[in-house]
Amino acid sequence: MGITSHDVARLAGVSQPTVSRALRDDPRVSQATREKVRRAAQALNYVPSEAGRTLSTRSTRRVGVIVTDLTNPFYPHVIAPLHDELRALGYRMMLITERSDEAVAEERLLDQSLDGVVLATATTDSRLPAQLERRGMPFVFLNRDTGGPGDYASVVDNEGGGRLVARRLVDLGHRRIAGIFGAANTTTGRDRELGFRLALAEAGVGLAEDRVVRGAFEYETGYRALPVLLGAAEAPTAVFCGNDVVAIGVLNAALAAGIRVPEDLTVIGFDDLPMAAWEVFRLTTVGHDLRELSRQAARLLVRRIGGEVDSAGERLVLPTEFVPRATHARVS
Amino acid sequence: MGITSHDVARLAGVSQPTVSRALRDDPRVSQATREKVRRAAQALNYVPSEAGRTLSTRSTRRVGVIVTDLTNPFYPHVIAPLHDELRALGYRMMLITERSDEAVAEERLLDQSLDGVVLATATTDSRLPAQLERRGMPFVFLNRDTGGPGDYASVVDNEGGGRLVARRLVDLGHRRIAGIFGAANTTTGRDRELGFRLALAEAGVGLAEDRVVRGAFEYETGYRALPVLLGAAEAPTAVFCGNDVVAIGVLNAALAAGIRVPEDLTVIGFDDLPMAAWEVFRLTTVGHDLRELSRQAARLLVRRIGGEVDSAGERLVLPTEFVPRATHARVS
DNA sequence: ATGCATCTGGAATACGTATGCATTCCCATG
DNA sequence: CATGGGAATGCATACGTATTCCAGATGCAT
Repeated sequence: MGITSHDVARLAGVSQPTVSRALRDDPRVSQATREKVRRAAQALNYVPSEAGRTLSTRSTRRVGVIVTDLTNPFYPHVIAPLHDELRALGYRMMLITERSDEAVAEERLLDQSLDGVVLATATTDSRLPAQLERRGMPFVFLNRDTGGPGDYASVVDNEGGGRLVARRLVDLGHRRIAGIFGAANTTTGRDRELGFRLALAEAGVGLAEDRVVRGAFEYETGYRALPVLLGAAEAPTAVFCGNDVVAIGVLNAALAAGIRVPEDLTVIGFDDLPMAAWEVFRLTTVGHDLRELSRQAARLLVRRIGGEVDSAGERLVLPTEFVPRATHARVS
Repeated sequence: MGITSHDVARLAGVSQPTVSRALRDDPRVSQATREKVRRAAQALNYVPSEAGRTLSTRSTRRVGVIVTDLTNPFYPHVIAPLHDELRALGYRMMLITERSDEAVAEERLLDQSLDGVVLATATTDSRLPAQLERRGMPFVFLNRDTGGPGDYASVVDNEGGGRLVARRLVDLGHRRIAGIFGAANTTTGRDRELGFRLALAEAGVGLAEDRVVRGAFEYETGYRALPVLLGAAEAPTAVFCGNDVVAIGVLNAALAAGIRVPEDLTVIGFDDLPMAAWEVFRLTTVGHDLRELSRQAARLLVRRIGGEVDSAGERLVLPTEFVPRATHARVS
């Protein structure tokens, strides 16, 4: 069924190795033979077998991307540019969406079918990075990392972003402030909360524990958290959400509960997804360059695969900016 | 670096073929050796090389999924279940997002690195299916197909869905009706429009050409189309959108333009994405089982790879249902 | 004791490509 | 004219696994 380099060799009247060399532009093959081989390959519609090449070169030109939940609107916006950048660098992307089963993920990662891995949904307590390290599989963190010093990671200045929001809320006169943060075992959850808390503390504003919720970076988290926060003795006047998806959950819950945004409640997100700009939300949020985040991760991984990388780890941090829209207001 | 079956064989004191047999539960190896090999493999953390296996068996247990734009909210909802079902069937998923370059896609599809392909964004004028057919690469259409008789496809009853909407709009008293349909070179665009038109005609209601827009299944299509439709001599009282993403664009545009939904305008979508149920939209739409759509496609492809399939093509059609929410109303 | 079936495992090889090494040929140089 | 050297290509083999074929061992029946 498949055309092999032997078939091409036969047609071109040369040996199989010469076909391989000719098509790979090896300088040791003459111009005449090169073109003869090219024509034969063309005529047969020859495409080199990936498995043969892989076995011979021990490199697959394939990279795995691990994501837990693709239906979370955040990930497509990181996967799409990642795919494109990897492609430009000569690699293919293998999407792996595992919800939990680390053992399975591990096995699939270690069968030599990938040159490297992008971890997009790492948690600080995950054992996977150590496993990969031990087996010598190059990998980088994208968006989230473990916070360790030896990480190779492309991340956002989460702490700085949290600070931005805290200062803005204080400036707007908010004092009864709430937070719906991401899971504590993610650096995105942890560091955004950290920066937010630190900047609040610097301004002398407290964050009452009954105004703090933590949960997965999902719509449901925000949707369910708002009623809880509103049920407290004194309702908050502002809520900082771990990311845009959570904030959008809050906005929907507010609509359901008859809470006016921003008159009754200021809502702030994080990430500035395209969706945040939709007319129905006009979400005030913290922005950063998602495309560049992904591109950096791709380039870092490829450099690590090539071995051209600082052995002490390398963390690329993108800046954040406050993106004011229509869900924040001065406290009345 | 990598542990091979030879290493395991050495440690277990058997030959390499025996390792292969033992780990694959070949009945010709005794219980005792099987366990000896198992222990050795365990001790060395052996994972069979995918490339070696592929080269030997000429099957990759890998399937490609072709999608144009992952950031379109529709696709993650089809890709996620597809991934899971393929996984359950013992296949891995290779995501390929090509915007245009068919030649490239073709080459990447024919290097024997995939056992089959799912086409999720086919157009009726695409040459890719013919190429795949010619090279003997098994493939199935998901959601969209080419409409040809020999297709293997998992689709939705688009025509029926369009009819449902038309009848309901007529029942609600609408007479000035508009449509923002999908691209004419997609069966989803074409057949939904067809069913809609047919049922309108049966009810004796016309669809004026200046109330028809066609475009990609994207947010922007709906967002830009609404002002155009409203600019006509007589504004429509209802608009049927090619899918939910387009409808959401319309809802946002309506908000921006100060049009009240459903008081001033009825808006109907198609697909019933989770997002359609969000409080800010409460979109009335046409629902179908997206998970099952994907699962069927996966199973059909695997059957086709295995050769256990009707050679005349096979089209699995899922039913649709009207999902009433808050964006439709009786005409006033 | 011999023959035959059965069970178990090893030797050899195929899969398709890439590459180190050997070979051939030609030309230039002494 | 002989020799050295470089250019071009072929030969042999490696990569890791699966499979076909064959050999040895065992047990049972005759």
